[in-house]
Amino acid sequence: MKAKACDGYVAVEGIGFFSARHTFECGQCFRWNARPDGAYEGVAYGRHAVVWMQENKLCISGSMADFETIWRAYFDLDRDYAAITEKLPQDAFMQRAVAFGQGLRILAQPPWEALCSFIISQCNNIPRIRGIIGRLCRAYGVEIGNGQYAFPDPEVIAALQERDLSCIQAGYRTPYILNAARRIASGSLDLKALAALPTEALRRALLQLQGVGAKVADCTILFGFGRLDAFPVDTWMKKASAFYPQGFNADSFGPYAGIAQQYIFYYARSFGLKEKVRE
DNA sequence: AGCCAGGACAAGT
DNA sequence: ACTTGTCATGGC
Repeated sequence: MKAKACDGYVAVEGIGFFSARHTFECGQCFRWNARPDGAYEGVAYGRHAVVWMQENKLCISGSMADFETIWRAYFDLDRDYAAITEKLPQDAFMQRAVAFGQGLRILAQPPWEALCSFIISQCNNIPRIRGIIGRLCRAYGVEIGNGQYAFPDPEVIAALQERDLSCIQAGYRTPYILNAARRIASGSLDLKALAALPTEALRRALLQLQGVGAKVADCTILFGFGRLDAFPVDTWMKKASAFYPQGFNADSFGPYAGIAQQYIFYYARSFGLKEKVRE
């Protein structure tokens, strides 16, 4: 991995394959959008960025300081995804899924943003999830310029009432969001301390929250705490498991089951699995 | 128009 | 230990 400061952006090479499209559109995040010119634009950790590929290099707008403190970890650039995908089970379904989503990486999202986003995600579709989160950020996130908004801190949400959140149209999930924010703001749930726990203890702690079950907890663990062995199972994963005679679970995919899961989820959702996938 | 969506939860078998 | 109804809303 080699990063070079250019005029207003940082160019990165030597990270193996990287696909901005698959990374941003595989369903793990909800705040990045494709622009007409093919670049992606979004916000993370309170920073806005534009991301594009140029001569096989990953280009990220902003300073080298921002790259080092935020984007390098956010894009998981120090991990060898080519080596990891080679070690995943090589069954036919997995091979197709990896070929389809080649270059996707698991983003290191902030724990609170991941928790809140996946509370919203329950029994919901991705376009609408993006809409709700967008309205949440516009209404209560700090404006960081260019019409961009940071993800609101839990302390800000905690001070609100349910009616203050009616504008985001989150439906029955609103009290879950409020409750989680209040527990974090009050200190009764300490995300920094949770990050130091082993995965099982972390999972148990998250499951205490209202509106957080196994699926939301596992998404939070995977996308918000960087535990790449976490294995969220949603409706699409259940559909995909029908392609495995004995089904599958986290143990089927080893220490990077979360990455395997994301390939499978993305592939399954993209094709709907209504028809047999062609070679 | 109607089914479904990156579910959780309580209540009923 | 499984199945079912309910929750709020809109994408397709």
